[in-house]
Amino acid sequence: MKYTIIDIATISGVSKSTVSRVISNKGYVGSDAREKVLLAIEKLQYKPNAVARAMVSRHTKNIGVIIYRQHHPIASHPFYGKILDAILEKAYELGYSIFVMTDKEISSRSADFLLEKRVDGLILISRLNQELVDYFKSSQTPFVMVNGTTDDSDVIHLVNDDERGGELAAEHMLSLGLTRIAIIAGPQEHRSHFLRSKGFQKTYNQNGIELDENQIYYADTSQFEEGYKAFQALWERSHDFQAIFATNDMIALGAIKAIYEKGLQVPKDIEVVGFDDIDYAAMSNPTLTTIHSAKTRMGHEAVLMLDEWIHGNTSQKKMQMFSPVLKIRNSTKAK
Amino acid sequence: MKYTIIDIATISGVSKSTVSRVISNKGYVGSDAREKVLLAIEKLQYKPNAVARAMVSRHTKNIGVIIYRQHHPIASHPFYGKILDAILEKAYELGYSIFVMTDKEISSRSADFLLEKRVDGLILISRLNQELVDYFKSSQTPFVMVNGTTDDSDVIHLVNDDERGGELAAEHMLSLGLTRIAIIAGPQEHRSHFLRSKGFQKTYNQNGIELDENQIYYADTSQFEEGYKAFQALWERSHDFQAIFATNDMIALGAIKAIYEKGLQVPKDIEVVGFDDIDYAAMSNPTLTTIHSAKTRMGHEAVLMLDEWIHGNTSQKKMQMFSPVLKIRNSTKAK
DNA sequence: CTGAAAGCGCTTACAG
DNA sequence: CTGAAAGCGCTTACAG
Repeated sequence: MKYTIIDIATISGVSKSTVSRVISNKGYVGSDAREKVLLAIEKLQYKPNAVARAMVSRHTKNIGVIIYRQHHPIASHPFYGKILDAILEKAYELGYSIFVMTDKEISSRSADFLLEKRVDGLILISRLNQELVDYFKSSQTPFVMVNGTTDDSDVIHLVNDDERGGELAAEHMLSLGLTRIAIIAGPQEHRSHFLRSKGFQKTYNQNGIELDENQIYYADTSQFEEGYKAFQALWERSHDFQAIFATNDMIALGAIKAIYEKGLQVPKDIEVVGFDDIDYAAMSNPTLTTIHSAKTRMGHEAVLMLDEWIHGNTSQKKMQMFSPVLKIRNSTKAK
Repeated sequence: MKYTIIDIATISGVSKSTVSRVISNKGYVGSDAREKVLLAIEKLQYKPNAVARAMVSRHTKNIGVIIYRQHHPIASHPFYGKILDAILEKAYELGYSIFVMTDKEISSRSADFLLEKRVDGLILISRLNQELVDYFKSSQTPFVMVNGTTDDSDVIHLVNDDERGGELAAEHMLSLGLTRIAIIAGPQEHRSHFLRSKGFQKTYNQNGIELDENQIYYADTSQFEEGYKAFQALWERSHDFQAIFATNDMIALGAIKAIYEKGLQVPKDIEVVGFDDIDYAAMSNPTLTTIHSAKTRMGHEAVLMLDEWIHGNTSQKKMQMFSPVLKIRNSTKAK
């Protein structure tokens, strides 16, 4: 089944140049010549060799996606996996194939792999250090970052407006009359967690409510188990809070588990607000009030912007920010 | 930064043949020649062009993964995404890059894409029709199927021992004295759902308990919402059951949500057992008793077996079955 | 509209 | 141990 353009040329009685023109659909081809070629292709079940085509055309129609995360899950991660799904979808539409790799934020191994494969562009998800960013810049390969952390204004960067999201959460909780609250803040070196917590606190402060450090638990990771531990620690410190804001849903869900284990109920005894609106947030018991972050849109836009760059348009705006939306569910009381 | 082997040859004062030998690490190279070449590579930050290498060596070191699913989520799916994570991990170890695509079970579009890219092998996840299987067989490209449905004994096929899993679930429920039960069975055209339900019923029958059709709800999809609807339907039919077995966790979780909405509790009023042991099964409230399916091991093995085939070993056993394990959590009562 | 020639960046025998 | 030559399967100008 691995025929070449020459087999097709022989069978259809034309030159390989003509065969090439029909499969790549550029240049003039007479309609009878085209027909004979098409027939031969059909007959041999010929599939053009994309490797050879890439070799000479200098584009592979492949895009690399690297997710920089230390721990599993990665592709199946409820936040990053969602972005990946959207990337896959949009790439398919535009005719790109996607390489998926995961790596540590400081390693260039995946990057080298993909650069050697001569991908047309790269989508970098989550946090990577500036050294790596510079490495990509020097690689001459178009790339965009999604939900990363960089101040580099040369870099195309798609993020959620996390600070605004924190404000939304605070405004909602304030509207519910929740004045005594606690925060479970994920890793502060992550832009998202930092800004979410910042926006939240700022809004409370502006409403005349100061939060002291005792009410804030700084989590080491952004995972379920950490939220679970966080509530226990918070509860040891003080029983004096009516509600919790967690900087992501996984943490919030972990906290809810710990709350129930103490014999308390959500939202009756303690109300909880998360962040991200992962799928589970709508399935948990109770369902979780949260801030929706634009995972699907970020994924789609990332591919679109990268595609623009690949086609030579470098004048796009560098920072693309997506607006969060409050989703009220059952972990907060109805007014 | 896009230099070629010739640039390296020029700088280091050797022929390109020698450069080739050092980057591909085969053939003899004198140690001083090697050193000069390595120096030049370092200096120019040269990255060998994998496309050109693939062109002549006839292997790309790329593997394609196609997940055959109609609906989102796909990469982020709690079951298939987990398998994908394992594939990514093992592939990285062995030096393969992974193309990820999703497609409908009857479409060959992704297949063609990947075949044209001349992947060294293919991993096909979930269900695809026999016509497509035949298509892959005729493609001459090594491939393995994971958690699919095929009776084709030529095809390397990795599956969970779902029937045994159904038995395990039944044995556990029987040991708890649960005799009046209901089943929520996912789409029966899926091998997994069919066998899980079959193994479960068989075990009950062997213990002298017949289940009538009224106690079984056949779900249209394997998703959360469907489990939710299923419980409502079951509850309309009869209130006479103490426990529910669902053929996957998502369905089980949906049912639990519906149970709570009726003002009932799990496991106090109704006990629930799921299947798969997705991450969320350990996070839900209550945590879910379930049957663990070997997602990670299947993913790892799939790559390993494919790698064997790629290297010419075609004598592997075709059917690889993984043993399920009962995970007791809080959606069933302790004895 | 179509064909012959050159070349993409490598590897692979083949000499030496 | 090393170099020159041929070739992988295409596309891209260039003639005609």
